[in-house]
Amino acid sequence: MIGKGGERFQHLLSEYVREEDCFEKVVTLAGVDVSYKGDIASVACVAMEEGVVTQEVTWIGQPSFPYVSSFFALREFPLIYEAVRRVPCDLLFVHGHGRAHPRKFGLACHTGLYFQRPTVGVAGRILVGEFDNSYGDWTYLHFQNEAVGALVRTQEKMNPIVVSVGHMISLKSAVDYTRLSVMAHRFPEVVHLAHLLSRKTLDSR
DNA sequence: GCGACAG
DNA sequence: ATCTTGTCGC
Repeated sequence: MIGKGGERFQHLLSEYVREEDCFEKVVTLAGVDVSYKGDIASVACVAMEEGVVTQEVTWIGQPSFPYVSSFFALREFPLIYEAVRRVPCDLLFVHGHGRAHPRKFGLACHTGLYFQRPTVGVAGRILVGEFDNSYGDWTYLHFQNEAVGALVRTQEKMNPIVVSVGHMISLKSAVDYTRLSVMAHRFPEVVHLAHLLSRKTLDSR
């Protein structure tokens, strides 16, 4: 596995994550996702402005690290880096966790810190934390005596998604922008489209 | 020891 | 993530 060194590395870098809104206005949104087929990875980054797709970038590569829960960035960051670096945006949604992570340093934090951009992590399942089961549209996710994320019900009758700060944004804003960015699916539209595009790119090759 | 464990 | 058919619901 990775060992204590990897955990210390994440703990150390988590200190540099900023949880305040470090932006003026959000015009361009972007989302990244990855699909796999054997040892081939397909990355897609989609940008939107006012509900209209303005840029699509794809990248095919090979993961150089196995999937290990809580060390997801070691596997996916080198891959999403190639697509994200070509897509300028005001706010980036990453499919994975941000601060809602054992060492408060998930893939979204890793990505936000590297690019120094406002980043939000959106995941389909909880990695760490507890929450009050009775809530309306959303509720905070607590871990080690602090709110590290939020469960957001983006669609009725569907399981909530886990939203957390990646970098340069407050948790409340992360929740607000996530809800504003969801259209007809469980995840923010840019992430949903990136998922479809990465999948499509993989199938047609 | 046993179960959990982002994608 | 991926392997996979039908099926319930809007």
